[in-house]
Amino acid sequence: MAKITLKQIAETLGLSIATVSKALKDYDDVSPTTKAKVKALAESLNYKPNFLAQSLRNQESKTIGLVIPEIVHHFFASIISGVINAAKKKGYLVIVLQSSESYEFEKKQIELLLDKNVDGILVSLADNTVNYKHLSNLIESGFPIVLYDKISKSVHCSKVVINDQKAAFNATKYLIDSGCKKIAHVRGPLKPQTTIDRFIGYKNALKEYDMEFDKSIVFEASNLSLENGQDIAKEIYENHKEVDGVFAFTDLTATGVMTGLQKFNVKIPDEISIMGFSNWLITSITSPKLSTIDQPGFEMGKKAFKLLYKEIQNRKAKVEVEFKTVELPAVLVIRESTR
Amino acid sequence: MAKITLKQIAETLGLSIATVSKALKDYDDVSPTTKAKVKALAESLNYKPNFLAQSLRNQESKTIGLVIPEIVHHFFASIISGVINAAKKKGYLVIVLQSSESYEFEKKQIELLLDKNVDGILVSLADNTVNYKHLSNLIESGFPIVLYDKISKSVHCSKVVINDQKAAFNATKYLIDSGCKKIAHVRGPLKPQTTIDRFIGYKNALKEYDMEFDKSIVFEASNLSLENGQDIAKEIYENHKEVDGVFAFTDLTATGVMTGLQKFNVKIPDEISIMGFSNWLITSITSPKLSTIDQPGFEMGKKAFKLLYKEIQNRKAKVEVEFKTVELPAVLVIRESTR
DNA sequence: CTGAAAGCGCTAACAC
DNA sequence: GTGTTAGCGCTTTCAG
Repeated sequence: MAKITLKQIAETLGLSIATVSKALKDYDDVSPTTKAKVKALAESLNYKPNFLAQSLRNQESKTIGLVIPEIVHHFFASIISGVINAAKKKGYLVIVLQSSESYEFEKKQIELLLDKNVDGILVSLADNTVNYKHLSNLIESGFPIVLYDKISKSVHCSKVVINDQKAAFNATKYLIDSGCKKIAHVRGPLKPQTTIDRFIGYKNALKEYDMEFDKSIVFEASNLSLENGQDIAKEIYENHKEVDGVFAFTDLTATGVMTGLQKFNVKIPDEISIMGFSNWLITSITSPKLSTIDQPGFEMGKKAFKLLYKEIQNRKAKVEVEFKTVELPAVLVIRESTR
Repeated sequence: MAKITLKQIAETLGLSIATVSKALKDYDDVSPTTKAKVKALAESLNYKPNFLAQSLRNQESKTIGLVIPEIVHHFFASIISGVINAAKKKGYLVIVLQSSESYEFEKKQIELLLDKNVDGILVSLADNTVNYKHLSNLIESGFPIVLYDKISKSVHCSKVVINDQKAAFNATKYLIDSGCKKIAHVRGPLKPQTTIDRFIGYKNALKEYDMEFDKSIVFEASNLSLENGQDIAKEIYENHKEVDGVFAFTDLTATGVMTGLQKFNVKIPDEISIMGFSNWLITSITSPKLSTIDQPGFEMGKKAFKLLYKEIQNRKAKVEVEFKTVELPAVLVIRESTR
């Protein structure tokens, strides 16, 4: 287990360290015989280059950072998985850090990663991040950063997002097509772009189909809990009898609304259709099973890494990098909570 | 953003690199005046030591590896979160890798981590890992490894586990105490210790309360799906009418059994009590809400890191390391699916 | 109190 | 073809 170094190989073979190094890397200027000898010995000794030394020398660590708002979260966990998967294929390892939706943490985590000499960072903005200096400074200085999921239009870099607006549009359209006449929306907190986009998609669909937009049936979830959804259900049941469809910005809230309505003996989907968003595990456990929109987390993680990887390569090759934004399609998953 | 090095500070101050290095680390043999000067400049230049260089020099990377069977999994995600959290407090970063329950991957991931010079590794065994050479060799060579959750008794190192046996005992006991006369068990695949322990706990409780152990009502889940649970429900409903309680080794399966039984109009919990295991998010969404056992994933992650950290410290200080196994209590969470 | 020097392990330009 | 040398940035004896 004692680490084998080039030096040891060189010594036992009576060669110089440099030659050994070059032999191992198949440089043309090493004789085939020496190459063979060196490789054989390296193999038998199970030589592994010291990554730290290599990194120090090459100024690259083959490690990237991943800043994620919440780890214990189906969608984000899928992203982590996708990133790690894609990274592994290119010989990169990933350091995962959690911002807990806090701007302060986010900033600190990024610094930690920089201190560790990661080659690039993948970031999903914390909900309360409003200042983007910590990112734009980095990007301007030429450091590879890719934003995923929760992005900001004011940060100039590559991004990968789900087309929330379109997805929300389609979800609402589906409700309309299936006969809903009065569709309520439960939106998330004001800040994240995703929430805004889902709201816009909802509004656009109403407009497109000449349905009146009624502010009084747009509810804002104060937190991400089942109970909160149930409170909203109560509000709908008591004050908005005309509602026959609900599009909620996330599955848990949708589930809360559904179970809340069921307590009042409202029949789902016969009386009210419910549409969620995210396609979490819970959607197939509810009764009826929740119709929702699938967010391709794994794909997103993969794509985000690929963008970052390309940027790292380009930067290394001094090629002009151009930022691009990739939109991943989110597909409707129709189950039983919609007509 | 251009990286500041000791050299630059030394040059602008007309000092030697060595002195600057020492000043920054508060060595006693540097005059207070120089210290002050150096620190002031370092501060204003926002000097950050180069981690790679430090690591190479000090032979420690302040990074640990975490090998996890599945990332997209509530319990494991909590563990990741706990590990990262605890690690951060000690200035450690964590590289996450997924074994996907494959022995081959597990082995490879560990090698990758070693190549990256991590200071220690946290491992939860893949279900199909049967050979522990890759671990025991490492451990014998003095490399810090801590096993968590899915462990093996044949690997000699520190471990942190949930007392599955006791938890299962308590779960079964609860069913008995609440009046169940014939309790079925749905167990997991034969391999992982957790599955075995839960089964043993179930058996022990039966014995303790003088209830007959009946092999015909112990079912083995072939996979971790809702459908599989439902198939078992069918089997119970059709061939084991006397069953009035089910203890399943995991929540999803329990939910499957519950919804499966409900399809036959079996009243839960009046006719049959259902007890799950894990306390996933889904438990509070089912109807009735699932009684279960809470597995403290976050705590486990924290504890696992702490054990590893201590071992790293001890190894560095050449202190004799002694392995210990920490058992975390899992608590019963009684909801509505049990009487 | 300060600095020169060696070295962690590896790479690459340059000489031989 | 092979080896020498310098150096990535830092730490730590050991001289001065």
